[in-house]
Amino acid sequence: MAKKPKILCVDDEQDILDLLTFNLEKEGYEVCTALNGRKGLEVAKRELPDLIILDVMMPEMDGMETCREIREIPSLQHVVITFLTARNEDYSQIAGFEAGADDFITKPIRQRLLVSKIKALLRRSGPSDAKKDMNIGGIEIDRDKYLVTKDGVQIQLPKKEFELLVLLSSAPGRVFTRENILNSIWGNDVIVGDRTIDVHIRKLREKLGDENFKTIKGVGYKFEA
Amino acid sequence: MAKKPKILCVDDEQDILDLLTFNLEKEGYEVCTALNGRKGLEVAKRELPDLIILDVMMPEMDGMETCREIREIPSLQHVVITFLTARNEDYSQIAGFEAGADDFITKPIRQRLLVSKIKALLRRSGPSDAKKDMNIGGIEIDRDKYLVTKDGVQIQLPKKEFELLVLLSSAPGRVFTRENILNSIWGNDVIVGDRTIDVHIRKLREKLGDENFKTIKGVGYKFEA
DNA sequence: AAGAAAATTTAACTTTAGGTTAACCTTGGG
DNA sequence: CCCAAGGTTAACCTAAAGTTAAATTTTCTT
Repeated sequence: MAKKPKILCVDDEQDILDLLTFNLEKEGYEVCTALNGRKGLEVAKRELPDLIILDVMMPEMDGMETCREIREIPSLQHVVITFLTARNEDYSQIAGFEAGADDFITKPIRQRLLVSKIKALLRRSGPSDAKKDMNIGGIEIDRDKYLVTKDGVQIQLPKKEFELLVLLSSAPGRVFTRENILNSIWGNDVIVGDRTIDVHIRKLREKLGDENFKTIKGVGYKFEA
Repeated sequence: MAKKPKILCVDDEQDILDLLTFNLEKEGYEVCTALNGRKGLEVAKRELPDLIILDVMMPEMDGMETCREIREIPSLQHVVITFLTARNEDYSQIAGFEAGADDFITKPIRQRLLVSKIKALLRRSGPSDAKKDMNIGGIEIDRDKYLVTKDGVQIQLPKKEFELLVLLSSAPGRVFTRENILNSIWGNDVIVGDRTIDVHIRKLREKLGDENFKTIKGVGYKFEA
């Protein structure tokens, strides 16, 4: 079974967060929350969610602003973002799309609609980039075939190694912290020893060439050609 | 003579279904119907039609949603789908194409136009992939005759095994998850034990050669030469 | 409609790949 | 020259897949 999609909800009203969390978890999504834009940004960076629900009206840093900032962050460039707005403020939608939103959900929240919208958005975005094959410096990654080709030679990687490779190569050059990696591949809750990642990195280096996987001591790892 | 193309019509109004059925059968198509999206999905999985006509407006699960779900199913990835819409709702066409539609038919239905559109659509797509026989690494699959030939020797496979083979061979090299396989062959709702798939895979390996069916542990199976 | 045959699913058990850990080793920045 | 972060290795453990055979369901036959 595919990994649970992770959804980040950002709203200043705890009630709304509870409502969203309840409905989304019921559908089998992993949910995290934040009470304002700034915190939302932090959590987003750490958790790398698949979708973000942002309330437009928030103190301190509103949804629009948060959205713009999220779009600035390379690893979050392609996250699906939907705004939460009051039904009548549809004027804001124009600005919203400009800020980088993908969709809008109107309050009051109709639960069924919420869930089906989220499903549709994840489906639309998920498969679209899943199909795209990576090809960086002689290393070709075919996610459909679960296959890596290095200099024309096919290599069959075990699941975790493959997932790790896919993650790192999703943003070549970008450093992923251990926390990032753990959250993305294992999930928030699972706890594995610190050396586990190292071992997988080692295997990747062994199979795909040392030079492509760089260690940034005290920070994390990155993949590059 | 080539096999009759099969068309699935999904609409919540029996009148419309009757009209479609009458016109299409008159043209020599095999027609099946369903009264809502969910049932449509079921029938589609079972019948593997060549073309699906979906009403956009339906209770429970609308056309868009149904369409998206159909596109999720590997064995239906390339089915031609056309929507039925009221003439004026052309805004929905954008969403429709996004959901994976190939064409639109507007209500009220002009019978002549309907038939010629269907013909055109089937001509365009039908002959190309619908009944083309697979032939991968000495294994030939004739979906019409329900027959498999390995190295010139004909092998009679039982239904489930054949379906599994057809599914896996529909995209050689691509990994199908257990979920994929269950959804395509058994259906979302049916629950069968975990070992069932293994047993069928085993039979296929036994009959067609171990080397062609690869296990990706924790992910799924793939077929390759 | 009963019985046989075939196909499918389940259940119980074994095997194994691959994931994790633990213990120890290296290294580079302060 | 420390020592904490990371590297390496191999042993261990486990979830997932393989294997059988028996139970069940479906389909055919008479």
